[in-house]
Amino acid sequence: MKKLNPLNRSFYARDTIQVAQDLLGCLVVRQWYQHQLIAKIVETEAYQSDDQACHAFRGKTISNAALFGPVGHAYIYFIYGNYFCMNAVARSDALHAGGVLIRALEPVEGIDYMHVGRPNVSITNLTNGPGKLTQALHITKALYGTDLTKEGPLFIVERQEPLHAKDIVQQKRIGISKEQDKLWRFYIANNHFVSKQ
DNA sequence: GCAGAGATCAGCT
DNA sequence: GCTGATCTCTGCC
Repeated sequence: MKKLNPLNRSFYARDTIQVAQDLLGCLVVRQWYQHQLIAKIVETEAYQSDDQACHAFRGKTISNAALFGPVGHAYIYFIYGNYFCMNAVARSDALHAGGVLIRALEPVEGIDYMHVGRPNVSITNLTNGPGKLTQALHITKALYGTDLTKEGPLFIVERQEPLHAKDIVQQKRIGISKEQDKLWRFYIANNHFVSKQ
């Protein structure tokens, strides 16, 4: 495997929707108790501050402060009483807040340690949903605000192989009741680990 | 294989 | 009190 170079800050300082597409195929690296858990991003969604479905739409609060903070950091939130979801903060200068939700991953390395977080499931059910992948990678609020551009407990590295535009599918976002018409969900075509087709 | 409901809590109204 | 960027289990086909 090539060297794992973290994506730099300028990658995230661009239009949120563009970053959501460019994150497809990149690798999430989680350092967990001396182990390295690696998974490829296969599905994302874009959220930005002028969008009613975005947590930051109603303004800055304690819990969503990371969305307004420096780009390239992790915004992690707790939902439905049980689950965490992970975003990468990304936006151009024109926006006050924005982030890319990581919706699904393809397990690459350290799969045995992912099963520790999610026992008794098949590999295709390990990381094919936003709440599932945080369990498999042991992502909790303790990682809120983590800098994703530096090697540490959680970071994202560049693509190891090229991804062509024709392999990116654009669709409506999932699980929201507002702004349902926006086509801000992206996933890799024909990938087995996407949450839903 | 698919649809429906329950779990469970932080934050806002 | 209700809603939510979800998942799992149960019951039925």
